Amino acid sequence: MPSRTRVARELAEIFKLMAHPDRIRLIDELRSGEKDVNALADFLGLAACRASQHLLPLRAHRLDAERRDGRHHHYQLVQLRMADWTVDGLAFLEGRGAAVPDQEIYDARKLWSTSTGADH
Amino acid sequence: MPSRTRVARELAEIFKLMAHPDRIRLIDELRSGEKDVNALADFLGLAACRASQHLLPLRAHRLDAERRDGRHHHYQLVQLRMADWTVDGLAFLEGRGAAVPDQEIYDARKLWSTSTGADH
DNA sequence: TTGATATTTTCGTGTCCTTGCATGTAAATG
DNA sequence: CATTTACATGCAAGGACACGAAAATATCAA
Repeated sequence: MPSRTRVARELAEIFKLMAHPDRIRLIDELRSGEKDVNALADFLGLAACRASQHLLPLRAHRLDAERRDGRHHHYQLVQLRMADWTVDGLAFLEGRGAAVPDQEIYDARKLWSTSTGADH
Repeated sequence: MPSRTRVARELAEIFKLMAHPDRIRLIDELRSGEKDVNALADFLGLAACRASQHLLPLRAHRLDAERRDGRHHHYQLVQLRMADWTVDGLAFLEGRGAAVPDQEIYDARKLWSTSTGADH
């Protein structure tokens, strides 16, 4: 009896980590390889400390790994599958009435479905 | 530029809907076909009003559909893909250090990977 | 050592989510 | 028409999370 409940609870925590637009983009950006906090913050348009705060819960769940090189902290996705969920999510958005124009989903798909993000 | 941001924001909302253990089990239970609120509440071990409260946000996002039959409200998953995410999530849990014993994940997989839930 | 850069941590505040309870509504029953 | 059944909705308390700013830590450079 607990298996279903416990697993569901654990799964809910993972989904919660994906339930933030900045973290979604961050995870997706890490698809193309490791980046340091500054680069990520820059990409997200946030202060470095906010990027660090987003990375913390991911690290706590061992979803990304840190590599320190001098005063730079490089992060890398441990669970690539996680990034795939964003792509899968795009198909999901299309299957709905769509609160977002299909054009934008199409654009995002181009950016996300390949391993190397293009535009910035 | 907004495509990435807007889509990410929309996606975050979808993930947020999945980020609750009761809703995960609820969505997964609906995989086997439509159910009324009482049956769902019974399955979840919750009061009927709580089940209804969980169904509300899902309905708001057009992820499930209501069919009223007299005084019974039957719900049905519109987005089957959503339920698949729970199964995909199981593989995800296995790929981690695992806060949940593999045995429980294995048990849950048996229950979730087929369209018709077995044990209760 | 002093200073600048890179990153993390702490803290206060506001907001949203969950939960439990109580009330409201609609349909069926007698 | 009154009552019961089946759900939905509204409200208040508590907790979790996001955010911005400030302070702390660590590394490199002069």
